[in-house]
Amino acid sequence: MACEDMDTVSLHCSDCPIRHRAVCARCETDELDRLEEIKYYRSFEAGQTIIWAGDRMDFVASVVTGIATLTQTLEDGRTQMVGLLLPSDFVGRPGRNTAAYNVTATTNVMMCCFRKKPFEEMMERTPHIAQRLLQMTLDELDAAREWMLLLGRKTAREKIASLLSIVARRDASIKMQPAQGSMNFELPLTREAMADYLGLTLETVSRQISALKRDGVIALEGKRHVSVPDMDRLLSEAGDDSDGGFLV
Amino acid sequence: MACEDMDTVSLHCSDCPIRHRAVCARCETDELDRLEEIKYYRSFEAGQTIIWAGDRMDFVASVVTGIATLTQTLEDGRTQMVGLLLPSDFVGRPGRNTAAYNVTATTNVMMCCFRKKPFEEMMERTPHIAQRLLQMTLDELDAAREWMLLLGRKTAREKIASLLSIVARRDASIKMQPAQGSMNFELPLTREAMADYLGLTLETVSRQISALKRDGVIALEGKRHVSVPDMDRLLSEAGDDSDGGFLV
DNA sequence: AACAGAATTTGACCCAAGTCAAGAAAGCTC
DNA sequence: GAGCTTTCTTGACTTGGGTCAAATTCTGTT
Repeated sequence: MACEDMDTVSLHCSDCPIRHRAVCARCETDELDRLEEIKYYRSFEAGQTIIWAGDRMDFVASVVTGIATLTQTLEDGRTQMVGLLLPSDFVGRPGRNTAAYNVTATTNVMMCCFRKKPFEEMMERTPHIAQRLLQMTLDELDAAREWMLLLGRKTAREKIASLLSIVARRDASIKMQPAQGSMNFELPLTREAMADYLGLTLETVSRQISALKRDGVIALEGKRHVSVPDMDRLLSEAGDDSDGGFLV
Repeated sequence: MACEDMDTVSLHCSDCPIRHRAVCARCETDELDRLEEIKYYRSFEAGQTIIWAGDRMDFVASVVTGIATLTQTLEDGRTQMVGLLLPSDFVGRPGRNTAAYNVTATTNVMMCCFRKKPFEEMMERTPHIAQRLLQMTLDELDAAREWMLLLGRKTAREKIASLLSIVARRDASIKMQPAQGSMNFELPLTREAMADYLGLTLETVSRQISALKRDGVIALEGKRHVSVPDMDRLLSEAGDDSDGGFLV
C-alpha cells in the first residue's frame, strides 16, 4: 500500500539538483507532471528577507541550495530563531495563507516553489502526499522539542556543543557519511545567528567557542571552518544521552 | 470536498464526554463504527507515569479528562516539559512505535485509546484523517515555536505572565467564552511543573508569582486559584504582540 | 484538633550569562 | 594594498535567576 522506503525515495524534479523530501515519487509517478506544471524558482541573496511574518503566502516551497532561517521577534527586538532550513527542507503550511514567521536567507538561497492552491488540490487527490507531509511535520515537531530542552535547560557551553554536533550531523548526512570519529565542516551561521538559535548573546557564543577551542574539543581554521578531533567528546559536552535522536 | 468547518466538527464517540479533535465526523460518518471497535479506555492517577520515553507504543489516544505532560530529561536529571496535554489533545505518533517522551499524569487522567495498527489502516482508507492530523500537528508545531521564543528570550516575569495567559485562554475556550476583561481560573500545575514548563526553578516561579500579585496584575485565592482583574495588563506583561496567535 | 508530609514562600548569597566598550581580524571595494 | 565595513574576540563590570536553607501554609489522616 504505502511505499516501502518513503524516507529515501522522494520526488525528483527533472531540473532540481535536489530531491524534494515532501513527496514520494515511487507511489505517485503519474502526479509528477502536474507538479512540474505548478512549480517555479526564486532566488534570494544572503541577508534578504524571503517572507515577512504576516505576509500572504500563496506558495509552498523546498530549499534547493543555501540556508534560510525562521525567526520570531518580540516588540523590543529580541529575536529567537525557531527553524533552520537546509537544502531539501520544506517551507510553508498547507491550509494557512499567512506566514507565521520571518524567513530570512543567511546565504544565497534558491527555492523551488509550488503554487499553494494547486499543491493543496494535489494533496487531496494523492493521500500519500499528506501522509508524507505529516511524517515530516512530526519530525520537525520532535526537532522543536529537542530544541526546547536545549533552550530551557542547557548551559551556554552545552548549547554550543549541541549546535556544533547538529550541524556536523546534517553535514555528514549530506555527504552520506557517518557522523563519528574526527570531522570537519563549515559553520553556515554568523555568531549572531548562532546566538539567536541558542537563546544567547553573540558575545557568549564567541566566548564559549573560544573555550571549546582552548580545551581542545574543537579546532578552528579561519572563523568558520570547524574541525572536531573526537565527535564522542563533543557529544558528551552537548549533554545528550548519546543515542542521537536529534535534528534540524 | 473537505468538510467546511473541520476545526469545530469532530468525531464524537458515543460514550466519550469530549469530542476528539483528531477526526472530522461530518465527512467520515461511515467510519465511526470502526473507530468504536478499536477503542478502549485507560485511567491514570495523579503523578503516575503514563508512558516512559523509549517504551513501545501500540496505541494512539485522546485525553478525555485531566491533564498530562510530555517531558524530556538530561542524564543529570534536569527536565524540560515539551508538551502540555489538556482534554481533547492527541497523544502518539502514527508511523513510529516507540515513545520519544515521558508522559505523566499531573491530575487523574482518563484517556481514550485507539489501537495503533487499525488506526493507521483507517488513516490510509480515509484521507481526511491524515489531513486533519496534519493540521493538528502543524498547530502543535506553531505552539512549540512560540514556546521556543518564550524559553530563549523572555524574562522570568514574562514567562510566568505568558503561562498564565495561555492557561487562561485554554480555560476560556473550554468554557466557550472570550479571554478578555477580568477572569478567574484554576492553575492545573504545581510550581515545579510550571518551572519545568518555563525553564526556571520552582523558587523563581514562586517569587515571580508573588511579584505579580504584589503589583496587582493577578490575585490569588489559595495557592491555585488565580483571578486576573485585567487580561490586557497580563498580556502586556507577557510581552506578546497582543494578537494572540498563541497556544497549548 | 493534632500530627505528618507535601507544596509553597521567603531570605541570603553566588555565579553564569548579559551589558557596555574597546580592539582585532576578515572581507570588501576602489 | 589602503581604507572601508562587517564580523568576531576579549575585557571589565553588572545582574537576573540559580542554589541552599529555613520558615510557612496547605492537605490530608487518624
